[in-house]
Amino acid sequence: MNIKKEITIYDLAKKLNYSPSTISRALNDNKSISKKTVKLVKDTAEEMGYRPNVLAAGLRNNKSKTIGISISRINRHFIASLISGIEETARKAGYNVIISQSNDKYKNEINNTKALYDSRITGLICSLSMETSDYEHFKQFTDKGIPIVFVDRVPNKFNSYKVVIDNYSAGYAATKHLIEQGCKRIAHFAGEQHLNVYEERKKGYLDALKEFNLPIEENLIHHFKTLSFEEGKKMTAKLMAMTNPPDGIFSANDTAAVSAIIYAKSKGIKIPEELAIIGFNDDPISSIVDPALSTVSHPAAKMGEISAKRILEHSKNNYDQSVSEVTILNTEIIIRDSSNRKKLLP
Amino acid sequence: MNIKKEITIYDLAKKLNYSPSTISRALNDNKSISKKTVKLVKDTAEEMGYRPNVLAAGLRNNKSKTIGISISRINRHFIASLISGIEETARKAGYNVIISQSNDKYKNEINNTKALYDSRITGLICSLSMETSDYEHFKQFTDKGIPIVFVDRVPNKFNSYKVVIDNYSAGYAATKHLIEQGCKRIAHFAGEQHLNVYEERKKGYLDALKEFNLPIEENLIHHFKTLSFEEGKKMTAKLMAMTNPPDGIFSANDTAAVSAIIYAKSKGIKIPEELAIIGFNDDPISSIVDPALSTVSHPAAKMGEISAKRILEHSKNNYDQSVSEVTILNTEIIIRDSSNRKKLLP
DNA sequence: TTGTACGCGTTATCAC
DNA sequence: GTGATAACGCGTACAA
Repeated sequence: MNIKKEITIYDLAKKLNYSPSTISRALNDNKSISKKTVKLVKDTAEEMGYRPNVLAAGLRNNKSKTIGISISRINRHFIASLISGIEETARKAGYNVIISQSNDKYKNEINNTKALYDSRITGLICSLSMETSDYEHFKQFTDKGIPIVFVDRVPNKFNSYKVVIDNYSAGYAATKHLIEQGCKRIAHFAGEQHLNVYEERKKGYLDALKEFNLPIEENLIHHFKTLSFEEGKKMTAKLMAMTNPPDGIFSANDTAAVSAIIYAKSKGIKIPEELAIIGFNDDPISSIVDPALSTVSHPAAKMGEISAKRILEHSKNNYDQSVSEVTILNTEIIIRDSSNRKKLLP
Repeated sequence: MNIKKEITIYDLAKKLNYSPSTISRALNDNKSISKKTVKLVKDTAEEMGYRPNVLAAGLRNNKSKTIGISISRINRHFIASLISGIEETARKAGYNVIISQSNDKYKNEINNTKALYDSRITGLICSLSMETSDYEHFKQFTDKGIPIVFVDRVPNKFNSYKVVIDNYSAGYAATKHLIEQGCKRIAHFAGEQHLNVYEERKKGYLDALKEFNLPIEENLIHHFKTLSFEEGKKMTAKLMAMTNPPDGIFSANDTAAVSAIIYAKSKGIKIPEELAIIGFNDDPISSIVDPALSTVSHPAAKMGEISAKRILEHSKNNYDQSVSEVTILNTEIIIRDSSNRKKLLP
């Protein structure tokens, strides 16, 4: 195994008869170095195949140019897009991105944040695990002045940056849409209520019903563990077997909504005439399923971009994070055939 | 901003009246330290809130416990699952994972691999960008004895680990399946031919036709730039407008295959009776589209797991990477309604 | 089993 | 505009 030696700033210094400090400064575009020297140093570095050792720089600065991510699982469309947005923004700024998956387990989230902390990340971007309801493990970052951006699934009480959508309004709008289509008995597939996103979507749903003087029926509201396809299918079967089944479903995610479409179709229930359905997220499956699923679209990549920028700005300006700065993004109701009764009229 | 000071092994040493080296050894489970001391040190570390500085350790060892990933885009189902598998395996072993997206641009891949190199990664896992046909930028790793695992989209000539599926056999099997359903004129949606995966899928297709004495018709074989939904739709329209249109399509990915289904449906073409379709990847949309898409399934997460293990083993055993070690995983043909003509028989 | 001493590559501080 | 020096936190060869 013939391993070549690394070129360091000392090698450059020797070669150019400069001191290592000058080389370092030149490579970092320090103003006190003449432009000529900077160019000379950079050219020589390129030529000699010099590669900076970010570990050494990180040790010296007690900070690596790295953004840490803690999310539930990568292979969900929303999350993948979010990460994509973070990565693109970070890389443009010369930052690396470390990812960690909690698989929605509180315990994993704790271990992962520890590992990220140990890597001396510049900042943390986190979307909470399903199980998380305690936030002690994030203190280690704020104690050291390391910024945290919570995205999408955020804690209620914790000083940090937050990047979210207006889940309440989206839930309200989705429900209102179904009402406008003539639905009188709208079921809701809700998620874990200690998570802001599901809690607020439900609130929006409830308030829309009230607003339009529709009764709130507890047996039409169901709290799901994971909002999975299987859960959705089972629940749809249960609902449609009622003596007085619902004529609309607002699901807190697309996976469960699609399962409802597929179950209903298999039973010959007409969508949207007998059952209008709207989901949440605008996953790729939503536009593929037949009839296509109405849904609420998230600007996922944009959220990632904003989150990364928060970290970069914070780091650049040495901000103090004593306040919560919340960014709220707009959502969009996308109306497709699963809820579009008006399209059917002459 | 009240920033607490970090605890180091020196603080532990002072507290316990040991030397820093003993602390270091104890924390790393060095055999020459008594179990009692190890326990004492670890307990005290825990108690005092000691956190290792991986940057310092990395600098010392000229290696950070990090696996670098270079892929096209995260928000594709196959890639997300792959990364998920890598991350899980790496984290269990105490390794971090840095991701980088090329967006299928050669230039980005070069920049990203540089950044990963600078982070002193333990190993690189890479799935080539669409544009990549030169592999110079990977030499920097092999020159330094850093292992590379190419996954899925791999170079033909480059000494490294490789983790792939048998694209040839899968292409052959998919085509054979269509033939067995009675297809006589099978079109192929092919990808960039300098990428092994698309080249081999096409070869399998061609050989299956030959094997069953079907003519190879160049006007039924089309090379796509990205195999996108739009490309697929356009091409399907073109094919179905022929005076003698195909009665089957083997698409090198699911996205294009699904677009074919949707286009055909919109034109009243019966699937699978008039047009049988099979895709590749088993994306989530495949089982949702109606009729459900037959496809070839990849063990994506498994591929990620194996890739990560290759890096970890290599690093553990100080292997010399002078040979190419190729792992070939099995695929599975999943037959759904888009190609299942036999199901329609009485 | 433990301690001493040094170096990994970089950058901040002070000096000129 | 440039140089000398120390320090970041850790691991290890060598010594005891």
